[in-house]
Amino acid sequence: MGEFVSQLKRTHNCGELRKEHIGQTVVLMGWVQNHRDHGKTVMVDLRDRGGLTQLVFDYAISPEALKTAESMRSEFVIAVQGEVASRGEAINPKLATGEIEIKVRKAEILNRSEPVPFAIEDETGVNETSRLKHRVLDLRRFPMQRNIMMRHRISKVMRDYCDGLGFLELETPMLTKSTPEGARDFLVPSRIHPGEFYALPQSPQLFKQLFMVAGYDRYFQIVRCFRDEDLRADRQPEFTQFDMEMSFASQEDIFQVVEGLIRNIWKVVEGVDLPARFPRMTWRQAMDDYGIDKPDTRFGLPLREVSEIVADSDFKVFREVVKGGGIVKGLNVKGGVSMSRSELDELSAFAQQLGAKGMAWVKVNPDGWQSPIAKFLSDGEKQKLAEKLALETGDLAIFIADRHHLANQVLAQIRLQLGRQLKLIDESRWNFLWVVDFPLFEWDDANMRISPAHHPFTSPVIEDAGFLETNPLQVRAQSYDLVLNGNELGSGSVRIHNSELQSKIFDLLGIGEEQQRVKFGFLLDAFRFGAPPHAGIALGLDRITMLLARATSLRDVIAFPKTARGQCLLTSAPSLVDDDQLKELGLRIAHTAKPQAV
RNA sequence: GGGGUGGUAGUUAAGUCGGUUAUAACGCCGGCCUGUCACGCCGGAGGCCGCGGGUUCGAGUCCCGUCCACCCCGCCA
Repeated sequence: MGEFVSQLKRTHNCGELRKEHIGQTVVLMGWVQNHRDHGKTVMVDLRDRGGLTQLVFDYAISPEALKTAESMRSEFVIAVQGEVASRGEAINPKLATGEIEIKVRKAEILNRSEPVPFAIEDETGVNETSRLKHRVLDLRRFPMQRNIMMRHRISKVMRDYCDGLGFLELETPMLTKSTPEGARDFLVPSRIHPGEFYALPQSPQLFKQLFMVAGYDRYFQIVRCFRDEDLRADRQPEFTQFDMEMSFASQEDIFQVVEGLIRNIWKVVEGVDLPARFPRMTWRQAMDDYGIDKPDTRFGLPLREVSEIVADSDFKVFREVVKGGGIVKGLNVKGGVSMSRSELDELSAFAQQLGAKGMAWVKVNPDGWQSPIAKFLSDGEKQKLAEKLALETGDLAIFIADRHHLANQVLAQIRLQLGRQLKLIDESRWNFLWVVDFPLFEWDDANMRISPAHHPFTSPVIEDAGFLETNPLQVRAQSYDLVLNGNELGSGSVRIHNSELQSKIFDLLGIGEEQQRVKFGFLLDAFRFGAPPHAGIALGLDRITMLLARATSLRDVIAFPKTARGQCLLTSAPSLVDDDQLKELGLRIAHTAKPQAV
């Protein structure tokens, strides 16, 4: 073994040979995708990340090479030298290299492979458990290679674009300080300081602000972030952000930079030209019309509040909800009368699953309203409802009555469900949207106090600052989200750069002076020595890649992801550690879910 | 923490009303084949039916528990 690697260099990859190469002698190396043994001829499809090329081993060309080929099996690593030849009539239109093949003169098996647990094919029906356990094999599949390589191209555009605008790629610590608020931290015990812990960063937020104070006025970083919360298809415990911050910058400056960045990415990856300026929508309007702060604007079905119209109606549910401070909201499904009773029951069950107590519906038939609640509504009420929702014959109206937050949340999900079900979504569209003017605070039911809607370093809108003490929930923030087709891609804000204002916000959040010093003293200190105004944003690289790759799970764009329960099936992390390691760290395990290892 | 779906050869699935030896396809192994590209033909091996308990004369099938995977809610400044 070794003639090829030591003497013959690979001349091409398996995806690039074409008719114009016919006659050339080439060297290819890669994996055996498939071999078809015909006795005195063997065909092998050779694969590398460039594609597939058919190799022909023929008794008439080289009996030795043919003999080697006979022992080849799937996923053997081989090297061949041979001549590029026309396939004549026998072209394979499914392959980019389908017009040519390699007549092999020399062949060598560089390494053998045991039979693989699943075939390396584009369309795999294989269980995800198996894919994650044998991740190397899964990553060999072309769809995964496309995703991972796309991820590289996106990072590359980010770096090139930012470099071109004078941004510096600067690193921030991974071992840092646990801070209150926000997500649960992943903690790292300190050996030198037994009983004390570092935290892995939830984001480099404070460090990038410190860079601004230090005068590095344009910063970016493609950086890993960690949050110890439960997972979803679009949420991993460690994920990658494109993180960015600018000094002397307004919200508009951030928008301009990000719009340019996104346009470049989409141009390079998708080949599409996005509009020069992305649409904006206030948070208030998003909540009113879509019931959610990340609206999918690719289709209509706007939500309409009808609380006032039904406040005194004979339908007790509506009346009581409005009286109790809740709202009644609805949407008009154009032409929806064709929806069957069982479909409506299903939708209603869906609503209840999300926490609604029920779902009311009205079908507008030519001969009048068909609805379980029609008999409770006066002609005047019907008239006003029809106007508010623009109901016409053939339409279906759906109503939810509940507390403000829940009604919005449920209707937002119903709207999305209907959008999918009725195929109202144009999948070819890329609808970017800036959602602006978020509230600075939101009410935290669990702790019965206000909490930051974005994070506690967000600057209030200047003209609202007077309400900070009197009516904090009414104060708008200089924060913004970038939304794409109903997915939150990123979130940012103009930051506070004044230690008094920062301290005041901490006060309002119930973080006492002592805690401020202990947890954020370094930030408040820094702000005392000439902090420039600054603003920034962080975009989810994983999510951007997922959407561009048309993947439905982050796991398909992360090479080595975690399962829904936070495990890595490849390495079996997390795992128990030796008692000695614990002892060194001054730790003792109080209880485990798994039986203690010996 | 809660709800839902699933777990049967290496892989993907079937398995009826609880019934005697658990099927199929692909893959794997052996043989044959000079033009295939999901090659073909002949033959063969391969099972802790996720795990534990229960009901029963008898459990892949019914019941209870548990583990794992996926999706959703809560959670994710």
